[in-house]
Amino acid sequence: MVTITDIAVRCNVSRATVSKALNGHSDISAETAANIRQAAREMGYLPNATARTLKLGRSHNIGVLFVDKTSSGLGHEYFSQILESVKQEAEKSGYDITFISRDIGGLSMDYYEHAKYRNCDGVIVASVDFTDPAVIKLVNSDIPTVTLDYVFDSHSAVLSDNVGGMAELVRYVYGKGHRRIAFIHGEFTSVTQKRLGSFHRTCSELGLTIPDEYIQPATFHDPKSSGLATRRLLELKERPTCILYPDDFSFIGGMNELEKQGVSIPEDISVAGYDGILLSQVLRPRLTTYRQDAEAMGREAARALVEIIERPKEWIPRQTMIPGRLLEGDTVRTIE
Amino acid sequence: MVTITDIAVRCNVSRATVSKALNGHSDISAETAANIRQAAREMGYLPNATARTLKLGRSHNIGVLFVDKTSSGLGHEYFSQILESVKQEAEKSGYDITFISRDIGGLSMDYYEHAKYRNCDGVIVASVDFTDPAVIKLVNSDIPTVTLDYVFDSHSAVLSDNVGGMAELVRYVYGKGHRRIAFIHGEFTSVTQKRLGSFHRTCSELGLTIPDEYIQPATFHDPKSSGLATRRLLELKERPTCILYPDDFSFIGGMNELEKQGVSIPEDISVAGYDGILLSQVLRPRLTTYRQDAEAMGREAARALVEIIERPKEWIPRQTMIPGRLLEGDTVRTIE
DNA sequence: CGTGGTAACTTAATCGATTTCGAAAATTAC
DNA sequence: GTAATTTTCGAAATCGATTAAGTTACCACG
Repeated sequence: MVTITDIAVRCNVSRATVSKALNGHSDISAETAANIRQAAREMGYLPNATARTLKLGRSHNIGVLFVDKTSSGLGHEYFSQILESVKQEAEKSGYDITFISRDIGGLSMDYYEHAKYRNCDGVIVASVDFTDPAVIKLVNSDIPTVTLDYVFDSHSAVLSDNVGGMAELVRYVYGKGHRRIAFIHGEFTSVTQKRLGSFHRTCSELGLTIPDEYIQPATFHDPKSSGLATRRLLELKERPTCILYPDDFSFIGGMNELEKQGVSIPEDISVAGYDGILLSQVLRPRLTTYRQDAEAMGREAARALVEIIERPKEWIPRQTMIPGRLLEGDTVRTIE
Repeated sequence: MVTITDIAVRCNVSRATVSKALNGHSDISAETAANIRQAAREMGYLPNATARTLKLGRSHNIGVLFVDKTSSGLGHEYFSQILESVKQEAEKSGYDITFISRDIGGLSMDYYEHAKYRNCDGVIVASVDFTDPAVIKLVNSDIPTVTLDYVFDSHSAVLSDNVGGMAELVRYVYGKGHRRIAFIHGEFTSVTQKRLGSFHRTCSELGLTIPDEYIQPATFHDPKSSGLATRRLLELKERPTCILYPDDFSFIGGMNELEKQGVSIPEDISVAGYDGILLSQVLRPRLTTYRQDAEAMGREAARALVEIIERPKEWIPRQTMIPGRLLEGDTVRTIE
C-alpha cells in the first residue's frame, strides 16, 4: 500500500508536507502542492481511513441499528428502503454505514459499546424496541443518534406523518361515501398509537361514531393475524363498508379471507393499506394505500445525523416530519 | 474514553503489560493479569478497534457489495435475507459489516479502493453486474472475496442450486401430469442461463418437446413484464397447462393477467414461482415454488470468507452449492 | 560462587496520518 | 543594509494498541 511516507520520499519532502498538501493547507507553496498531488495520483495513493480515524477521533462511519426480528427488520420493504436511502445520503457526505449489533464475536457488548468500539460518529436507530434499555443507553450516550419513527426527549428524530396519513386516508374513504369504517391496527407501538389516535379523532371530526368492534388488533406485516381480524369483522351483524389494514403486506391476509368468503373487492367491501410498498401497486385491483416516503425518511435521517456530527454547536434537537402521499388505487369504491 | 494507558497508570504497570494481560499472553503472572482484567472491567474499558486495526492490519470488518438498482438489490427479499444472514454469521466470528460503494463523499473511488480505504478484511459480492470492470478488479485484487450466485475462476463462491432447483420443479410439474410447460425467464444473467439450461435438459430427459413460444423472456422482480409474457402465452393456439415464473414476486403480474382473462388458478392453468419468499406463502392459493435457502447462502458465504481471511494458507477456492427445497403449494393441479 | 536459565516486566518502535511549534529562507519595510 | 515579516517547510508528538527485544530479579545447578 502506498502511504504518505512513500510520497514524501519520492518528492523529497517530509510527511507533514505531504499531509498538508493533500489536505490543502495554505502553508504549502502551490508548486510543491501540485507536485505532491501529482505524485499521489501517479502512485495510486489512498488515504488510510483507519489511521485518520485514530488520529482525528472521527471515523466517517455511521452505525445503523436495525433489528430483524423475523418481520419488522430488513425483511420489511419500508425498512430496507430506508436503509438504502440512508446509505446513499450518507455516502454523499463521505460516510460509510456499519451495522451495530450486540455480541460481536464472543465479546458481548451492548449497542453503545459496539458503536464506541467501532468509533462510529453517530448512529441511526430504526425498527427496534425503543424501550430496550440498551437502546435507551445508546440514545442517551455521547454518541449522536437520530431515531426513526420514535421520539426521545431532546433528541433528533425523523418521523413519518402517521397522524396526517391516517387522517388523509380516513377523509378520503369518508369522501367516497363510507361511514362504517373499520381499522385493523398493528401491535402497540408508538406508530400504532398515533394512527389509532388519528383514526379516532378524524372520525369524530367527521361526525362518525365507530363501534368498538370496528377496531381490531393484529400484528404488523402478518397476513395471518390480519386475516383473522378480517374474519371477525365479517362476522359482525353490521359489517363495515371499508377496512383499513395495518400495512400493505398484512392486507394479503385480508384479501385471502375476503376471497374465501366470496366477498369481492371493491364491489362488496372496500379496503385500504398503509406503506405503499411495491406490492400494493402491482396487485389488481391496485390497492389504495398511504405511501410512506421511505426514501425521504432515510435521507433526512442521514442529513440530520451528519449535521449533528459536523456542527455540534449549532445543533438543536429537531423532529422532522415526513409527509406521505395517498396512492389512490381501485380498492375503495364510491358509495352513494 | 478509557484506554490501555489509563489502566496501566491505575495498575502501576506499563501499557505493554496491560495489553498482554488483556490478550492472555503467557509472560504475565496470573496475579497481575487478574488485577488488570479486574481494573479493566471496573473502568469500563473497551478496546479501540481502530487502533487495533492500524497496528495489526486486520480490521475485523467485512465489506458487502449489494447494488440496488431499483429492483434487484436490497429491495428483493432474497437479497435482504442473505444480507441479514451474512451479518449474523459474520458477527459470530467477530466481524462487522460495512457497505462498499463507489464515490464516497466526493472522493471517487472504485469498489476496490473503497474496500482498501476502509481496511476491509474481505468482501462479499452479490447482486451486482459481474461484468462490471470495477467488480472484476475487486475480485482479482489482494482482498479476499466471495461471490454469490456467480463464479470467477479460482475464487470462492456460494451458489444457489439453480440447476437442481429448476430440474426439481419441472419434474414435479411433470409428475402432476403436465406436458405443456411454459417458462418465463428473467434477464440474461448466469442465473437465468442455468435455469434455462436446466429447464431444457430436464424437459428433454423427460421426453418433452417444448415449443419455442413456451419460452418467454421477462425481467426479474417485475410483475409487469411477467404479465405481458403471460398474455403472450395465453394468446397461443395451444396454451401451456403450466407456467413457471422467474420469481415469486413476478408471478403477481401473471396472477393479475390470468385473473383479468378469467383464467383461474389452478383449475384452468397451473403456475409455479421461484424463491419461496414470504409472499408466496401467504397468497391463496398458496404458490408452489422452489425455495432458495437465502439464510444458508448468507451463512456459507460469511463462513467461507472468514476462512479465507483467517487461514489464507490452507485455503483453496471452493464453490459451495446450496440446495433449495420445493414448496408445494396449491397452484399446480393434477392432470389425469 | 559464578553461570545459565527463566519468569515477569518494561522500553521503544510501529502502524499511517495529522498538527503544533519552531526554524530557515525569502521578502518587504524603513 | 538591517530589522521585521511572511512564506514555506520540517521535527516531533500524538491517536491507542501491539510486540520484538531488552532488562531485571530470582532460582538452580555444578
